[in-house]
Amino acid sequence: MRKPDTSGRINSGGCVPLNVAAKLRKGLWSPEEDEKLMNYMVRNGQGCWSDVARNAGLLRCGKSCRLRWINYLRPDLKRGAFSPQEEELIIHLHSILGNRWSQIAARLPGRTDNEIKNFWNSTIKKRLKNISSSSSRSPNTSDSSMDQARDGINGRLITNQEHNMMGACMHPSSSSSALSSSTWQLPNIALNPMNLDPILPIIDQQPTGIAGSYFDVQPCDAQGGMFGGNIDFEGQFMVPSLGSVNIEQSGKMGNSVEKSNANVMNNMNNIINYNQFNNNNNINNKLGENNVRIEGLCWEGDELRMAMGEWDIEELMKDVSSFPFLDFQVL
DNA sequence: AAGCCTCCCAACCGCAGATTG
DNA sequence: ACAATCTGCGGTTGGGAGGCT
Repeated sequence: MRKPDTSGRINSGGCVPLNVAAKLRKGLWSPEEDEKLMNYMVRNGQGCWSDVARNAGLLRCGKSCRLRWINYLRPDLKRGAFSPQEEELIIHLHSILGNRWSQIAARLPGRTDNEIKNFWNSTIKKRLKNISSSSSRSPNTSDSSMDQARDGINGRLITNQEHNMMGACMHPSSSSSALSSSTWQLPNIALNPMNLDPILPIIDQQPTGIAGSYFDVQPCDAQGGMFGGNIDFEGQFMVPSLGSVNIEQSGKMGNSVEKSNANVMNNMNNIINYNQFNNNNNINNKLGENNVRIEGLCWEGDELRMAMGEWDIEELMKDVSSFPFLDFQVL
């Protein structure tokens, strides 16, 4: 590990002016620094990181504070080893997203991009390399063999059609550790012409009043996380097979949302997730107990995007046969 | 016990895009 | 329009820990 650096060496990271940088500390954080940052964040919340560094009485640049908070001090971080389910999910998401660690991390609650990147580089990469070197002696098999594992299709990002055929996130059975490795195999992409259609709801109107940052509910924003977060929005949604859907309001902040998020995690099924709201787990839900929430990934050009929406479950079930999702089923 | 080696991971670095003045 | 600053990302580094000889 790095020793705390009190040498006064100028920070070449460019995060603060040089005359200030000369006084800044680098290297490992002391418990006292952690406490200062933690106290400040609890009291004031996240703001401008340069201000955080200054106002919390830390001789660190804002960038360093941000990193320490995100990777270590944040209260929602999960600690400890990765579970087999998480490991499989990482491998799967990496096959779709490549080294987009932040996007992968957004789909693993409580894990950071740095943590996942380290895990990948130290453990999974090695393991996949061993597997590929023991199973294939092809002259073309080098480190790029792992990139082929990455998406199964010669190192490029998969198309939307291919992606439609893949599970986008943690399988619903994963919470009961029933995830089999076959869950994530790339299916034969020629199978289902239905999936050539554009899929997933397109948010037609800018939602209002976004609370929290986990889901960025701008039109199908790729930065959105699959799990967790607080959402508070309303607006009109366009769904190819259902037409426009008016969303009155959904996702209040607080415990109710945390509970419903847990349901989202458990109910994921292939490309979509859904969460059936009810008055027990979401006391602020104005839509009533017969509504489902659907979230998923779609491709727009080369970009992986996220979409989300809510529908009346009866309406949805009436139309489920034509609903443009693969393997849609209500659990 | 001592030296060497490898692994792991916290933290840094540089860059690019976004934001601000 | 431009420069300065902020923010976030992915790649890389360095050193503690633990295993091996």
